[in-house]
Amino acid sequence: MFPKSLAVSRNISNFIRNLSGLSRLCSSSITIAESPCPPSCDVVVIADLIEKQHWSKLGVHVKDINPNELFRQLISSELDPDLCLRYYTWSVKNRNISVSLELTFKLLHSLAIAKRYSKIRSFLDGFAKDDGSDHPVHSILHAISMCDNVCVSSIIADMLVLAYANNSRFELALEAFKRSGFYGYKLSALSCKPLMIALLKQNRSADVEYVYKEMIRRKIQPNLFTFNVVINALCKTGKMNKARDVMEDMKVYGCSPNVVSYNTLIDGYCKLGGIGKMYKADAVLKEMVENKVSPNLTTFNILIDGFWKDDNLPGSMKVLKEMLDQDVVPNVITYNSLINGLCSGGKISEALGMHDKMVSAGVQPNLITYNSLINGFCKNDMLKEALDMLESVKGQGFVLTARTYNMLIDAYCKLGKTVDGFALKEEMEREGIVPDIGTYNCLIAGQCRDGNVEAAKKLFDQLTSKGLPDLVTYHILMESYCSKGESRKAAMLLKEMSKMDLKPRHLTYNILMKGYCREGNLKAATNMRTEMEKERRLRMNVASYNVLLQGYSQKGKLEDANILLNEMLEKGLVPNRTTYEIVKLEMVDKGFVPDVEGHLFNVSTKS
DNA sequence: ATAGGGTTAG
Repeated sequence: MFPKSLAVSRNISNFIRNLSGLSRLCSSSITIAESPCPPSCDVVVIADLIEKQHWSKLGVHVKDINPNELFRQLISSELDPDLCLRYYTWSVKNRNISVSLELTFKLLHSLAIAKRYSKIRSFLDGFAKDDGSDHPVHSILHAISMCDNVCVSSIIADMLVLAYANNSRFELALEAFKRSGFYGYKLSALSCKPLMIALLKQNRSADVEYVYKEMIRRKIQPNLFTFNVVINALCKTGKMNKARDVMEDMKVYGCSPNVVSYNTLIDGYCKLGGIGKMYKADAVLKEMVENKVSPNLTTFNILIDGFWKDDNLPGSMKVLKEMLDQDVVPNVITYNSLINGLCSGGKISEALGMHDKMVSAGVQPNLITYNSLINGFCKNDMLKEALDMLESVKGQGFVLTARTYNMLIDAYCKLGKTVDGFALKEEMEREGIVPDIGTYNCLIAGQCRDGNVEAAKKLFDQLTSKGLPDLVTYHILMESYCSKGESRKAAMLLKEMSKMDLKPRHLTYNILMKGYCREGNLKAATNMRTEMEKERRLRMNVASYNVLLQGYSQKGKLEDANILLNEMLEKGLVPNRTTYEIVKLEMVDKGFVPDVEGHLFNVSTKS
């Protein structure tokens, strides 16, 4: 206890030495308020009261002193910054004062000099949380810059970025990061990491890349984590070459790529479009093995999923064999992926076999496993089996969701048994499962297929009052109107959907353009194109060109079609099989050879 | 810091 009281008395004597300002303040308040000034011994008591946390007594002693001025004096004195902070917290809470940013950060600076970092951290944490008295980031950085010790300012700016990122205020974190650069503050990878992770989660890959480049420019050494986050951001946006460059950068900075780095890269290739992507994914696998990094469960799962989605089920099976050979144990993700692959390839009995295999391997199937199997049955004309499985899943005590029922309702509707679809919807409601928009979409699509657009529209209108319809609902109805030669009615829905705050997509406009083309109304179709292009985010894509191309060539306007074709190629758009078929069927077969024939044929024969 | 999955429109 002795050393502690010694520290207290030292605090207080420092404090008294700096009191001249405060007594001046007090004497001036005498002349105005004509109330007795607290004698300086009272002020010694103030410091003592803060130290001892006798707040109610303190309240009495300082009630005639301007709290902001007292705070200013406390900061300027050499009083222990911890005590200043205590006074600050108390007076903000109990005396409702608002301290200027400049003074606040002066306090944080003295805390930083005293190395009270955790105190600063929790202070800034509260600061970042507080959305009532938000200060603009530029003002905060200005306040930070009032201290001439750049190191101390850097530390505080760094903690500010971290505090914002930890409190989900990513916009502010990014702004603080940017502005710190203008002031030349050196931040740490510790704060950059949560910022980058947050930006990645919001799919803001370009911003992740920006932060990374800034780190390099500002000579902030990235660590393995931050490198992997950047690689992930680049892979997600298909910038595989840039991702590989970052892998090379890592080595320069003395970091070796680990399993996560390689897995991320492999996944990037798997999710890339185009030919030969799995070949590249496989090459990365070989590369990682060469670099003595062993593939793990995640690696194999990524590859299994990648192969069957690339229409290469045997590839998936080979990976399965490979992982078993290496004694890597498949988990529920592995089996679900395989079951999905088998079902999508129509191999239902093999999928069931895989289910048995997982059970005997001691891996518990989950609801997704069963939904995949039910979906497999539904899509392969095995409704009876699907219904049986539904019952068995119910019997196992799984809590079903609307999704399970939606697949079955859709199967009924596609068999032309829309009535049974509605009956199943009622059954699910009796079981306490609320139909979602997917349920209604299946039913509405069913009614449309039955040629009963009126009934579909009626159901749609009921949903509209509840704000339920989504983009898919609108697309189903639009398609239906268009196929009946009522494209104008479909176009009316376009206006309605914007009122419902739904943003049209390429597909939306393509449906409408296709409708008008089918009616031979090329002018209306072209107007639709103009409408679409008014929205800057929607440029003509290959599908849009295909629609118009088909419209023009079917009307025998082959020159116009050719102009369109050239336009699309000039934009660097790659024609697909549909493009090829239209050109072949409508143009080449009718004796018209497009200018771009050679190019077109070269590209399309590959896919 | 990396992997998965189910419905409806195309």
